[in-house]
Amino acid sequence: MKIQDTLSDSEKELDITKKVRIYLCGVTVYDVSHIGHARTIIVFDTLRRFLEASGANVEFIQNFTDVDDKIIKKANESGESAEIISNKNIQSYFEDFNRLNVKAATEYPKATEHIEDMINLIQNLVDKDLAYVAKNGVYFHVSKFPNYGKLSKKKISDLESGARVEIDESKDNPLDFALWKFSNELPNWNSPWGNGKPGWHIECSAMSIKYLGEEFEIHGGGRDLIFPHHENEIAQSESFTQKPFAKIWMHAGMITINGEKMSKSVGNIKTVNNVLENWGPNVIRLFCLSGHYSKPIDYTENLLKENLVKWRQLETCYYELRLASDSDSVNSELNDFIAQLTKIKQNFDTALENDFNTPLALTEFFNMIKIINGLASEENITKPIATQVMPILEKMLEILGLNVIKTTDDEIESIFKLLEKREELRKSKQFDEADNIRTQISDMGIYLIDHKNKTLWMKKEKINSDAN
RNA sequence: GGUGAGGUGGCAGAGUGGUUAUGCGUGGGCCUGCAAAGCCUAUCUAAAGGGGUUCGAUUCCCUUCCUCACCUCCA
Repeated sequence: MKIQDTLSDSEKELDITKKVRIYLCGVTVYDVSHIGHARTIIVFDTLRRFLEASGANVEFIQNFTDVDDKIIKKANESGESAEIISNKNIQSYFEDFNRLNVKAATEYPKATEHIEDMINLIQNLVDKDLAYVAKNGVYFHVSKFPNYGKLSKKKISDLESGARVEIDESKDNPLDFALWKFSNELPNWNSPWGNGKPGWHIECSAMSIKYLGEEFEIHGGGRDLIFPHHENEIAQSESFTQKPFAKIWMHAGMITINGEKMSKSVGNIKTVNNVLENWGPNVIRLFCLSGHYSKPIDYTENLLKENLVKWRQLETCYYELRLASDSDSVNSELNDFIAQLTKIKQNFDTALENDFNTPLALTEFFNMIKIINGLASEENITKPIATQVMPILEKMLEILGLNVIKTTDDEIESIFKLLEKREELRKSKQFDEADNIRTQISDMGIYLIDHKNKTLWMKKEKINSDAN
């Protein structure tokens, strides 16, 4: 497949017959995750699912930054240790993202568990005279790295003239960034240069190299990490290995609210937990994939609602196939129909292979749903059709990470009894009684669709924001 | 100020040098005991403004305007 690479500003071919190693910059665990984090993580989770469905062997590493000034500040305010705060947020991370049906990464390395690796890396840079020890810490010599700024397309001279660079007299150059910061405050670690803690960027260099090797296929994260985080990672890593670092730099766009980036500091965040409560995991996944990954998505109730409607259509489709009539009669147009759906699946794959165009892929996907539901409304979904179509649909659901609510055998049994009773009542035109049963069934989370000759039942996901 | 990405119909959102995706919404109809879902049909006749290249531009080039992001922690 082809993926747009931020570094070369061009589409790069990804060979899926070889191992695909992905490093995703995860979250800093100073607080719970918001929907902006979820967008990036869902994009990469879906990419990973697509690659695996295409036969690739994927190794997926996602870090937790658990040493950070905001965590320390919280620790000082609350009296709890930084470690406890980090662990709490890591726990809620897993609660949130398990609910979002995000597959587990191969490893979730934590910064605090890789201090030695970072120190080794820094030592190497100091030995090469690419880093130096100053009053407040160990810094990287930006001027000694050729093409510093190549990822973010920034020039050192432009950065220097920018008024926003913090001036620290002890540094050789204001742009030099910290590899190690001296500190006696907890948490801190011993190092050859003095007690302290690592700079932010060094963890990702150390951990990506440790788990994936000196060169790997994809390094991902949000667009806001391009500078300085990923820029600095490149400088450190390539200075250390003397090799090109990641082959493809892939960046996800921001979630905005009223066109403004969602972030804790602006104070316009929607937490994952909160949005899950209102909309559930499937609608959120569809929402996050409804725009191209590289572009921003504006968070609005309307857009969520739109995806809720689509989700309901999908649930209907799934149950129509599952409860296909037992008739073995083979529709003469069966082959044409299957060919049509197979073509759609191909278009779906092609869209994803072309820089992971999820909005286009979803268009194809819902095109398929529409066709199946159309056939279903005419009661033309027979077992032979369902048997062939269901695997295609399930494969797409797996790639998209969507989960239709399933029913238990017990539920099915009691539903059948109630349905039979309702059918009798309807036939004898005792509609009030029949409607009572429908209500009773809907209390079980089961919804009915009366076709001409049969009643479709389906278990719908309970979604609080659903008006019904 | 610098750098980058954009500005597509009521909204969302792709592709494309010429046959003007798709979805949502909205109107009407069909189906239904009712409902829901679905179907049919219609609707909006879209490309920020101005130049240019071209037989022809939403798509290429220039320019103006606007928006967002990054330049500080950030997914």
